[in-house]
Parts: sequence; C-alpha cells; structure tokens
Amino acid sequence: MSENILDPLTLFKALADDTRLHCLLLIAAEDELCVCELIEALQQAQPKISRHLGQLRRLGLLLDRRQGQWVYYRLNPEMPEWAQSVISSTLTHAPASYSEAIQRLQEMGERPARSVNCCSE
Amino acid sequence: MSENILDPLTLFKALADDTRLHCLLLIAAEDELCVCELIEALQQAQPKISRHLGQLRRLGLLLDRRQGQWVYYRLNPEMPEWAQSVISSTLTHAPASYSEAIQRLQEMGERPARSVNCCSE
DNA sequence: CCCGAATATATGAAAATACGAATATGTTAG
DNA sequence: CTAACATATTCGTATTTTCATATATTCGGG
Repeated sequence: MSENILDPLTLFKALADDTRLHCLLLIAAEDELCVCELIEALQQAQPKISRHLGQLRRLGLLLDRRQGQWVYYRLNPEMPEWAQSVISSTLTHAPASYSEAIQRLQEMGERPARSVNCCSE
Repeated sequence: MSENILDPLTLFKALADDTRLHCLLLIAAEDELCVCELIEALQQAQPKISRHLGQLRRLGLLLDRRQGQWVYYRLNPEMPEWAQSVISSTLTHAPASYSEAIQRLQEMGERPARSVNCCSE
C-alpha cells in the first residue's frame, strides 16, 4: 500500500484548498506543528483542520507522530523532489494571509513543548 | 482589469484539473500550441479544451493570438516567477500520460504552420 | 455575400468536494 | 474507573466544478 507514487495532478488537487495549502505552507516553514497550533494559527474549527491533515497524510505529503496527547505533523521527507520544489517555490511568495497565520502562532501563549526538538521556547 | 495578482491558491486550483494541467504542461514544453493540436494531443472534445484554455487565459496564465483560422496559446511571460518555477518543476516529472500526448503531437500529420516561428516542418 | 472550418460560449445535469454538527477514539490525571 | 482534553471520523447537505450538447463567432475562399 505504502508507495503510491505522487503524481502532479494529485499534488495540485491537494494544494487547491485554502485550509490544506495553509497547513502545508505553515508546516513547511515551521518544520513541525501540532493540530492545536494549526487551529490557532488558521482560526478554523478542529474537525476541519483534522480532516484536511488526514487527507494530506493519506496522500503521502505529511507524516504524523503522537507525543502524549498531541499529534505533530511534518513534511514527508520521501516526497518527490519536484513536489518539494513546488512547495518551496510557493513558500517564497508568502501571501498576506500566510504571514498573519505565522504571527498568530508566535503570539500563541502556551504552545506544547516538543521533547524531540527540545528547547523550543 | 489586467494585473490581477496571481496567488498560490488560484494557481493550484487552475492546475487541479487533468485537462488544464496537460494543456499547460504541453504548452510549456512546446512554447506555443493551437487548439486543434491540443485536441489531437489530448484526444478530448473541442469545447472541453477550449473552455479550459479560456479559463487559463482569464487567470493570466496563458496568452492567445489568432493567426488566420487558428488560435495559438502560449505561457504568459508576465506570470510571477514562483509560478513559472512551479510549472517547470512539474514538467521535469513528466507523467506517462504527458509523454503519450507529446508523441501524438509529433505523429500528427498536417500541423498548422506558424508564420511567426516560421519554418516548422 | 454565403459556406465550411476552427474556435468560443451558454445551458443545464451530473459528479466531486467541502462544510458543520454530532460522535467516536485515544491519552493523561486522579 | 472516570473526567477532561486533543484529535479523528461519520453523515447529510450545500457548494463548486465538470461535462455534453447546442449555438454563436471569426476567418478564408468562391
């Protein structure tokens, strides 16, 4: 089941939704984010965020790991190079709504501490 | 009217359809193609091709020019750099269906002659 | 001026997709 | 075990997108 090769159409369909695109860009910029951080950054309902993250995971774009009660999502390092290139090209454009989300992240009070990337904050 | 700035979500929605994606990739690879060539290459109905090309043109991704009875489409050179980068990264991946379309193009008998890029065939 | 070829657009109907609400699962603390 | 919190899933519906068909437009030739 694992290695469904990602084709361009599938990638672009995945990126063709505002919530999914923002999640991916934020995660690409921050390396790893948990669901509650994305909820805060994007000001969207929890089931909505979760549903889209699940979709991105099933497509092979994201990996998740559970740490205690939190689930962290990160880019799948096995994503094809061209796809990573698409994402990073997009990241350089940084639409306004994206910066606002980043700022909300930084202003967010008690962000759950990572035990692996220790010493964030 | 003219310079609606292209944002990532709009681009990805435009690329999230098989017909539009193939048209864009083929045009990106061949510099310029007319509608009848795309019809042959993609084996799709004329109104279908035309509708999607019109959409790509309205979004500012393509430019068209009429030469006699034919209408030629090419990439809009004013497209933002990040968007061009997205397209060219994708082009390097070249899914199977894409090569088949290219081949159909080459096997196509009487392709309309360009007067500007003169001397094709 | 009329005809045929190439291309564009309009019109519903069908299919795909996204959403909110309710609910389920899993984790930690007590 | 139970309460409380974080996250996931299901379901019915509303919205969006696509398609096929029919019709319009533009161009070149007779």
